[in-house]
Amino acid sequence: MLKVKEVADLTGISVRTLHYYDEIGLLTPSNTTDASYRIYSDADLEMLQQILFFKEMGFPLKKIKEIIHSSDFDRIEALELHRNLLIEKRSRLDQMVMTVDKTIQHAKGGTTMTNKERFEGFDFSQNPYEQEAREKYGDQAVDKSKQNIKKMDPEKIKEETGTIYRKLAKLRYDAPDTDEAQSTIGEWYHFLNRIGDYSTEAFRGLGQLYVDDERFTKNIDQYGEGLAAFMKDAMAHYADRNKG
Amino acid sequence: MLKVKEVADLTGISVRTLHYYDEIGLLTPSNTTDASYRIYSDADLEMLQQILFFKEMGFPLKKIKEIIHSSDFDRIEALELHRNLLIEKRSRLDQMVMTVDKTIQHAKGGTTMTNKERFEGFDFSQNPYEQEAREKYGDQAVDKSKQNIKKMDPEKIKEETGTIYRKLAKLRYDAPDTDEAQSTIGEWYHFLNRIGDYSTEAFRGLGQLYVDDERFTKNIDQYGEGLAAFMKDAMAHYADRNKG
DNA sequence: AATAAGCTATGACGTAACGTGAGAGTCAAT
DNA sequence: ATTGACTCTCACGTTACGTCATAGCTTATT
Repeated sequence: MLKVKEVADLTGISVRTLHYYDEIGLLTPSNTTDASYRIYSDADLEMLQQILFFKEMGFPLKKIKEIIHSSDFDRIEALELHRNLLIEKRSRLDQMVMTVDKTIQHAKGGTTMTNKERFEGFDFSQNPYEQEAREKYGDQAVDKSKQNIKKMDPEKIKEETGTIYRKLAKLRYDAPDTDEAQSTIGEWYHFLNRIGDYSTEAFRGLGQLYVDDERFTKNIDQYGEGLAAFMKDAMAHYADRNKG
Repeated sequence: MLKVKEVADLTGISVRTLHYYDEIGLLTPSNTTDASYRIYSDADLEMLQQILFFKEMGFPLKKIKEIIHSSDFDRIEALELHRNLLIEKRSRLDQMVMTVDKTIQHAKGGTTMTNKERFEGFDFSQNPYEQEAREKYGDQAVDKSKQNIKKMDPEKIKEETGTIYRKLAKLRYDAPDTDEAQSTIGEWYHFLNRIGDYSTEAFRGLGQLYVDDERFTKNIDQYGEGLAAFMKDAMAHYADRNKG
């Protein structure tokens, strides 16, 4: 049973951090004294290890809290995930070493190097480890869609969606590969990419979903009978013509 | 020559980050258009690589700025430092893997584990890489002493120093190993450890310095002739009795 | 020339994760 | 009782952007 300084000394994090973690409900000590001193048990320390690990991997505290407090959380599984992620991070470091070596050679005049090569392994676009943890602890597709929706006013999304759907509904009796159909489906593609991140292949797959999942079909066909099927075809054509 | 989106796409950092880096003078693009668009050259990208690397290693931006803008900065040397630090980080990861493995075994009931062992390799007390970079780019001892002094009001330091010195001056004609002398020299020891980090051996060494360096002697003996010599002896006795 | 889409800029507020200091209480040794 | 180390809560500050608003710029198309 340890007090804050002892835990801080043991782990290297600050007393303030422990206070903060308690405050946000991330790590609440099992016990407190009559004087309100925080008393950390062995189990608390075990949990802290998990927290510090996820933190080391770049996870925001809010997300860490969700993970460790979920009913699905299993400590041994988490430890095994940690291990996998550590190995992965190590691979990343290997790649970074290679990039640095290449840069050194380039700097010494030995080789040429593209800008792309210069940043190999230095990919900061997103936390690469979160992907894997998400597969384990959350529904990635659901998370992603929720997040993307948030980026834009729901009213606006609905409005633009409706506009494009109505345009397409007028064209649905034509062939899906006419210029007009393709132009409008292109609008849909670009609109989606303003709120998300879709490759043309993902776009094609989404079109397929419109007909495979009856909730999509039902929703889309409100704008016109058969619209979902039409869009699926138009989207497939679009993807064919715009591979990228 | 790239504009902000191109650089952002290439590196995975945000346009906002590039703006911010420009704003704080960390990375200012070599050129701008008439419309004030930022134009990044190859050299700018090279510098950005350095920045992102130091950032990956956990350095605050302010420190990164100091490093790369110093007249001592040599890109090839920096790249070689990067490499060394990457290898070191990799070793840390190896250690973390071992700790996780050990924890897994413990969790499965196979072995016992101390709290200390639980956090092996998870040392977050300070950025371990900064130490090495500091040796290369800055005077660590000077930095440390400046930092420690800053933790306390100079007036307060002077006052407490004076108080303790006057106490000791009254005892200087006694033997340096009396209870009273040792108690007061203990105050001095504890006071020093509030503004710094001294082992008893360092304490002993400091006492020796009081007599070896005439500036110390002169300063201390203002409180009483022979005080420096007395303190040296008392400090040596203290160190002997309080090995730790 | 006008338009549209994508990109650019600056300004400014908000967020996450603490760091820091103040003031007061607690604990254990002397 | 005193002292030094530790504890608490409160609250403001810092760092490093994220986000949004507003307005201008660029390029391709009509």
